[in-house]
This record gives sequence, structure tokens and C-alpha cells, in this order.
Amino acid sequence: MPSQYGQFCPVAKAMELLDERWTLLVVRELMLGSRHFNALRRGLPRMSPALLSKRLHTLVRAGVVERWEDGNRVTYRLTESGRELEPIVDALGRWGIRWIPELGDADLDPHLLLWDIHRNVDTEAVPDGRTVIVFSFPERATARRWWLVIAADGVDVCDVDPGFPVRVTVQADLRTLTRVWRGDLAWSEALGSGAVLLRGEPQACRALPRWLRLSSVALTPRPGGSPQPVAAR
Amino acid sequence: MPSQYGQFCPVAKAMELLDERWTLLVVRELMLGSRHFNALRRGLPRMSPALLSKRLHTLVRAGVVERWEDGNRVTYRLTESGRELEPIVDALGRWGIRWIPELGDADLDPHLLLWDIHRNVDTEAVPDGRTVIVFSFPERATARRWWLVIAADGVDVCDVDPGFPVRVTVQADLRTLTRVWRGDLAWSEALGSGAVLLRGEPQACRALPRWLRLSSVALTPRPGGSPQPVAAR
DNA sequence: CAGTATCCAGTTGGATACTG
DNA sequence: CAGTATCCAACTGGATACTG
Repeated sequence: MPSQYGQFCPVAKAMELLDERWTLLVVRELMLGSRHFNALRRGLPRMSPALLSKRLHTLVRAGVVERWEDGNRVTYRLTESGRELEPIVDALGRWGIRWIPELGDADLDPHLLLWDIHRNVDTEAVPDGRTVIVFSFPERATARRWWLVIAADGVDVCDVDPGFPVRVTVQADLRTLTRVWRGDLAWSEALGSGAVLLRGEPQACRALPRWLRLSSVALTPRPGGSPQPVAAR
Repeated sequence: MPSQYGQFCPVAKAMELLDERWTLLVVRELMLGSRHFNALRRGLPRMSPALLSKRLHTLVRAGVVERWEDGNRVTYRLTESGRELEPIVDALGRWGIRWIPELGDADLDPHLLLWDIHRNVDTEAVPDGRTVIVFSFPERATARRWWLVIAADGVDVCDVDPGFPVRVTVQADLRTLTRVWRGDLAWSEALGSGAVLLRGEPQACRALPRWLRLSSVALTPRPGGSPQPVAAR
């Protein structure tokens, strides 16, 4: 039961639902294509399953999400009402990247970063056959190496070596690579300063920034005319 | 201290601030022109002063609001960052009016309604001199009559008779008048059905819907092609 | 006018374990 | 796979009173 503002104002009525913690992030995950309970959990690792379940029920009751059972498989998807939240979520992302640029250490998460990157690989740009990219975060005590396996049938993330030959190794600290992903730091600058190191065939290293698309808000203009990261050529 | 999502996603970073209860309603009040603590309180009657104070401080720390002391008067206003939330708040209002049309009894509040109406009087359309409109909510046990005093120097709301001659009396139940204000119900329909009764000179009664502007979201198209309330001619 | 101080009941949600 | 169940510590915010 979302708490009530006691106002007939439509902004207040909208926020009674949407300002509950996690709610709009669940909606964001659904917008990004997650359809099943455990897929949603992967994008929301700090959310307990009990709470995710509760939020989904609230969203279903509010008509924002529909729950579909086929057999023993459950599918969630946005209704028309939920899809109309997309411009709002997008605008919140653009506002956030402009006005809340600082990240705390607690905001960094290699699993989430790899998960985002894997969702945005430009498979057209990657050579045919299997391409494996290793991400190495040497400053970390655990979860220091991640493998991105790009093949014809999709893209996978692993935190254990799948054993295939590696085409490129990307070495950086997690904060730097996160900033590149968000568009806070341009590839060119990160590579030029040595903050990101690429190892592998020179041609593959040169091509890598085109294989990995950045966050959808990466190109949002920043306030104060700070130099704008440029997209990969 | 807003709680943390542990995500670098800019939507998550934005919501860490903005999904705290009341926060976006404070921002909305500032957008509507409130500048002082007690002015904000008038638009947020169910919010305790301690909580309003806390939210304002959080917004100032986040760079969304600036606090200005001149003498012993304190002024709050939105920064550039805060002003950039306006399209988001507007979009939330349009989404809310489309997808959360039902109002509970707890959402109805004559003081808030009169306060909204008073902020939106079209003083150009009202005859010169003083015009007093009485709003009568006969079904209510308390706060049954409200006076709107429109003069050259501004518009006032009273819940006690200011003693001036009354030009028009608007009688309706609170829910009906709230629905008219929100654009859920057209003036023409409300008057035609007798749900709203106007008393006074016929000419003034005919003109009244043009004196009172409706909510800024009143003309938002509704889903499902339900008949759209029309603006006052 | 513009808040602060205090108290405390109620709610929230994290952790963990478990189920059909 | 898709959740429930349970427990409980922490937080939240409402009420009320008070201050410079």
C-alpha cells in the first residue's frame, strides 16, 4: 500500500506509486527487455526477491505491468501505461547524468557494468565467429576478471574463464571503465592517458570501441560546457 | 541521507534523491512559484514542518534548490538543475492524469482546491473592481463555504465571510468540483447535469468558467478515447 | 516568519531460509 | 524457475511543542 499524499494533484497521485523505492528501477529493467523474475534480479542485484515480488504485484495492481503465466513460466511486461513511462525514465537518466555526475565507491559494480555492456554489444561490428574480450580490474580484490563471449547466437558474460582464445584484454580500474560507459570520459581520453589499456592484435584494439556501445545517455550534453566525450569513430 | 541503490545508472542516481517521499512535490511547489517556507507549507498541508525543512536541506545539498537569506527573510528557489526537472514533473502530471484517474476521499481537500484555483484566476477576464465568488460544498460537515476575492491587487482565499457582496455562488460537491478542476469532467457537462449549480446574475454565471482557469493538465488527452472535456469557450 | 527539538509508533526492507 | 515465509534492526515521518 503506497502511502498517500492526500492531494488530488496528478503529480502527487503518480508519485504515490512511483516514488516507492526501487519501483522505477524495476520499470527501467522491464524497458530494457527483462521479462522474467530472475532476469529482473540480475539487473537489480541489491534488491531482495521478496521486495521485487512485492513491487511487481503493486505495479500489476496499478496497471503498469502485466503478469502472464504460460505453463509454469511467468512473464512480466509493461502495459501501455508502463510504456508511457519511458520518456520519463529517459528524462530522469539525462537529468541524472547531467546533475549527479559523482559516483561513490558503492555505486561501482563490475557485474552490473558487464551486464550493461553485454546488452549493448554491436554484434554487427564484431568479426564473425567467436570473439572473447577479457575485462581486467587489477585494483580489485575479487571479481578481477570478466569474460565477454560474443558469438553468432548471442553475447554472454562469465566470471570464470570459459577457455576460449582471447581477442582483446581491456585493463582499467572499475571506476574508469564505468565513467567511459556512462560517457563521463571519452574512449580517446581514457586510452590516451593510459587509464584504459588494450592488449591484443592492434587492429582489434583499434576496433574495440566500436564493438561496445555506450550507455544511451552517454552523449547527453553536460552542463557548464565541459568538454563533451565524443563517440567512437 | 537518501538510501543508496548501489548502481552507477543515472536513473538510479537520480532516484536516490528524487524518490524520497514528498521531494518532488516540494519541487513542484517551487515551480508553481512558492518561495518561502510557509508558502510551501500551504501547498503541502499534510507535510510536517520538520520534514519540509529536512527535504529542503537535502535539495539544497543536492544543488537543486538554493536558499537565500536577505535580512531575516529566507527565500528558496530552484537552481538550473531544479528548473531542468520541470519537463519531468510536467510529464509525471500528464501521466498521472491519464493513468490514475480515480480519486479517494482522502485525496479531496477544499483548501488545496481553492488554493489551486486562486493561483489560476484569469484576472484579465474578470470584471474590473472587486469580484467575490463563493464556493459552497453542502455535503461537507466543516469548511463548507469558501470565498474567492478577486481585486486589482490580487486574489485571496478566505474560509470566513469577508463581507463583500457576492457575484456568483458555485455549489457542487467537492469531488465534482475537483474533477472539473482536473479536467476529468467538462464544465458544460457538470453544469448541464446539475452537478455544479451557479447562482448570481446570468451574465456573470455564463462568464465564470472563463474566469477560472483549470489545471495545466486538464486538456491532456485521456486513454481509451473517452470523451475529452472541452475548455471553456 | 522560519524553522528546531523531541518522542515514539509504525513501516520498511535486508538477510536468510525455504517451497512447489 | 519463481517466488514465500519469517524475523527483526533501522529508518521514517507524524504529532506536538517550542525558539530566536
